[in-house]
Amino acid sequence: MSLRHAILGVLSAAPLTGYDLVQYMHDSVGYVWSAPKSQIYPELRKMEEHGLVSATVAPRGQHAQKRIYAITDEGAAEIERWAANRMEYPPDRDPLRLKAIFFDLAPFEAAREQLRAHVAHYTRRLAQWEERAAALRARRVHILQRRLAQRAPEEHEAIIELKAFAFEGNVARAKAEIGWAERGLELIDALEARRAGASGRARRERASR
Amino acid sequence: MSLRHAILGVLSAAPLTGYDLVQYMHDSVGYVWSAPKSQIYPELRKMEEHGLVSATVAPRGQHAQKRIYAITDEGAAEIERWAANRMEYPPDRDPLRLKAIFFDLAPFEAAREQLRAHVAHYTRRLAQWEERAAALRARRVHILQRRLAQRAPEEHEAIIELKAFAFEGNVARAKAEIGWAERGLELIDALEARRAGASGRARRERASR
DNA sequence: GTAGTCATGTAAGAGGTTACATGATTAG
DNA sequence: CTAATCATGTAACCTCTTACATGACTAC
Repeated sequence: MSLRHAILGVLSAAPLTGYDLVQYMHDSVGYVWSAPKSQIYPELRKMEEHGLVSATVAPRGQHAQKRIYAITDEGAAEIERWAANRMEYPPDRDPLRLKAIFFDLAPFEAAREQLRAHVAHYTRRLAQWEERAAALRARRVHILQRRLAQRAPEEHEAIIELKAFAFEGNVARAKAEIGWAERGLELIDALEARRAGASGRARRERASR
Repeated sequence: MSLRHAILGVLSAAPLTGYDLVQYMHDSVGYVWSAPKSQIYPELRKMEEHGLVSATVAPRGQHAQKRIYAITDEGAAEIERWAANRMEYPPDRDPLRLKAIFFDLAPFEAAREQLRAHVAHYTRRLAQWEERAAALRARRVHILQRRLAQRAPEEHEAIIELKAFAFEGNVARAKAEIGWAERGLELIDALEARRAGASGRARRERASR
């Protein structure tokens, strides 16, 4: 139930509309737990039924309305319980690594393309994650400001550093992925060079028999 | 549809029973794409319907039977097509990193425990993944031997090195995760020390007003 | 007026988890 | 004869994806 806890975590900083949550689950928290709106709106309704959040209907212009969700005491207790308890690790499931296991079923050039895309993908992610950590440290993040406003000043540094630290985990992973893919590109070059030599030799050997 | 391709990939080396596949999806290929038997048996039936694999019923002892699944030409074409095409990256979703974002909602000691568990988890995985890469290079892996038997000797080195390389991606990731968690433990020690100092100062300041 | 943003959903289907269920075979 | 392994599933439930659907508000 990570989506539920992601939402509770964000709402623990400030009350928000479903629409706001959709943005957060796409941009900021979404960098580590993404979810589409088709999941978020129904989940908020379920959480309301369970008493984890409470909705206030607020006007929007003349004719429209919006629902602002706030975390309840029960919701706050739940997110704290979740944060304090050890979490099971999900089974490993990485489609790109699976593909890498079967690179021998495709031409070298296809493997190269996938690895180049891997470098490109994680280079983009790396920039996003680094920017996020920097924005947190610079207190440029609106939701962080709202959270800090609720907490004692002595806690502020710890809150910021812990959140930035989380994104640095993704930064470290991105760097590991880029390094791996680059080593893969070198490996493929080496294998291709050796194969060209080997098949040349094999041809000559067959010819000389 | 990664499960389907994981199965096709394994069957491209040799025909196997559902039971065998269950082991592979738990032990070896399962290190990068795990699946329970409740998913594998029905999936094999669906793949059979779609003509990607064909089953042969073989006797087992006096009264029992087993179904041996072999990849068809259509299945082989499909796995090759999949291997050659670029793959979309799934959305980011990492429950532990999500939790790390909300470490500020729990006591320092709870965060420490989770990070120690993180080190322990990836240390175990690291050993498994390294062992797997070593076993492939030593040709100690049965399914690899069966695959090599179908391929030209000039290709053997490339097949082995590419498969070991895939697991080395997980090795690199595990090392990054361990390093991250260890830096987190140091960070928490530092924050706790500073907070102890800060809250002492805050108390003294309040008292002196 | 119109494009972009704000705002909230539904529905069908695919993929994955957990628990339940059964029985033959083989090695000791 | 008994425990471990071989062998194959079903069912209920939860999560996530993809596509569809609607309409008010705001800045230009």
